[in-house]
Amino acid sequence: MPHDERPGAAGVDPEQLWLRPTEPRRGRKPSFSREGIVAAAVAMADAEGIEAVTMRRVAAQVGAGVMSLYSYAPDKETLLELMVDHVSGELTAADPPSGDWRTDLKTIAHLQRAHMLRHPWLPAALSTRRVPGPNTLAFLEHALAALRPTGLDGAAKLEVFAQLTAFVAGHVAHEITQAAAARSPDRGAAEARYLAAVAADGRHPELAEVLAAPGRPLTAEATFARFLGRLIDGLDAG
Amino acid sequence: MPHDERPGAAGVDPEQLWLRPTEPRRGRKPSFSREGIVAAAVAMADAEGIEAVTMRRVAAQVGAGVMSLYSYAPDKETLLELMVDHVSGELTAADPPSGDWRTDLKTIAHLQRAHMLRHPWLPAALSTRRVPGPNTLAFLEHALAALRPTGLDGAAKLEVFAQLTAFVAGHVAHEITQAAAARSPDRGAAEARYLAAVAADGRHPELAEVLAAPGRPLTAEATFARFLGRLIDGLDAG
DNA sequence: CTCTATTCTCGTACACTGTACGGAATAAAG
DNA sequence: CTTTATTCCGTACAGTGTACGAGAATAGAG
Repeated sequence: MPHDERPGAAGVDPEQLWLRPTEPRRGRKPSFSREGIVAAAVAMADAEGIEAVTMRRVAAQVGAGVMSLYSYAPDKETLLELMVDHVSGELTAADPPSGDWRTDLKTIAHLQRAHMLRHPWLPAALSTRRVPGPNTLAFLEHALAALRPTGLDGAAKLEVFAQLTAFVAGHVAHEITQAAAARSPDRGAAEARYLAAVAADGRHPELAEVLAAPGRPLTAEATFARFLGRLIDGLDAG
Repeated sequence: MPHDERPGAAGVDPEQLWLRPTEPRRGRKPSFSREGIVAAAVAMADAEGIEAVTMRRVAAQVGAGVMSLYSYAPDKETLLELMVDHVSGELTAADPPSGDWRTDLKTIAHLQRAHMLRHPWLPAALSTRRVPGPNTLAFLEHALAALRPTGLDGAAKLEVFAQLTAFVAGHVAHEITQAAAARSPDRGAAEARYLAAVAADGRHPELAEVLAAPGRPLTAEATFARFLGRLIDGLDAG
């Protein structure tokens, strides 16, 4: 599968990247696989965060020399795109649309949330992704099928899907930082003291009130479901 | 204003970062200012993208040695936090709430959208930010005031604000990549060919239909307003 | 078989990154 | 003055992505 890319202006040529299965009939056989390399990178990102993923470490994990990776992806940014599409493969095992697009969309969103919680580097990676790979497209196909009963036109369906994904990514990103803050008591306490100090300056009465009477805290799951419901139920209003 | 931080576990101590105005009464006087350094970094990020912002370049821009920056921010990640809060200062010049929380919220969202379009690195930066600085808190105060008529409790108001911000960030991120693709015709054409090829494989009928009949393309502004309306109008349903 | 074209592998090298260290410069306090 | 605190910044270092090119492996042509 390895194949060098053209030095195109900026970004990666999707045709070169995603199409063409196995062309080269001559020459040395590949010792590794794109699949294995990308899977190793994903495992590292899941376990240690995206910033722990370096070309050297991925190569070592796979048992390759560093520069060998460049036969499978033209640069690191492309490797990241491959990672995003790779994990999207987990999303394809979804039931066919039921016909009730509202519940189908909610199911899709819940799938995405679980997916992003499993791969916490995803929300940030999604905000700079370029071209959808095959797994991403398969999931998009699924979402479009679920949206068929709405009667929306093509552009509108794509927008709905993009917005839904962005919504989930935003929520999960928030959820992750909340969870991280809750896990380290020092951190949370320091932040609470800081906010209390700000609220005490008299120029933030609303903030002070919120801190004084925060209300009962809901689970992240419940909050997600509530906002999701509002977003989706609002979709046919306009 | 320069002050060294403690080597705390992870992240930055918000009390050390944001509080305390001018304490040091002894020692050499600062030749630069946090304000100026952060402003230079923001200008660079706006003009050349966030990845163009390096400590060396910022220092050169300001006329300082590289290591001098570390008297004003303990590390680069903190500098980024300072940048986020710095630009949030542009948001504070908003009218007081009108009492109609729906239109107030829409106004806020439109402010945020314009803000993020002006600083395209913001959406990505927001998904990993930690502690709100004074400007961010001022804007939050404004949003909380707008939400007062809803009668929601504190935690719910915070959630609404977080979700609204995430929504805008997601939309703008999408908008920016769309605009970038449209600006370079090679890129857009290659992507279109790629998608057409995928749609032609017969296993993506919904995608094929969308590509064949995309519907009339709306302006980004109109799409934003439409989704925003749906989101906000749905807020009192649940 | 040999020859040649093609492809993959990867050691070395380079420019560039964030930042630890420590000494020199400066300013106030004792 | 000396002492202490603070800022400035040159140097150095470990770590990054990746360009280059020499060598190894494979397939077809003769």
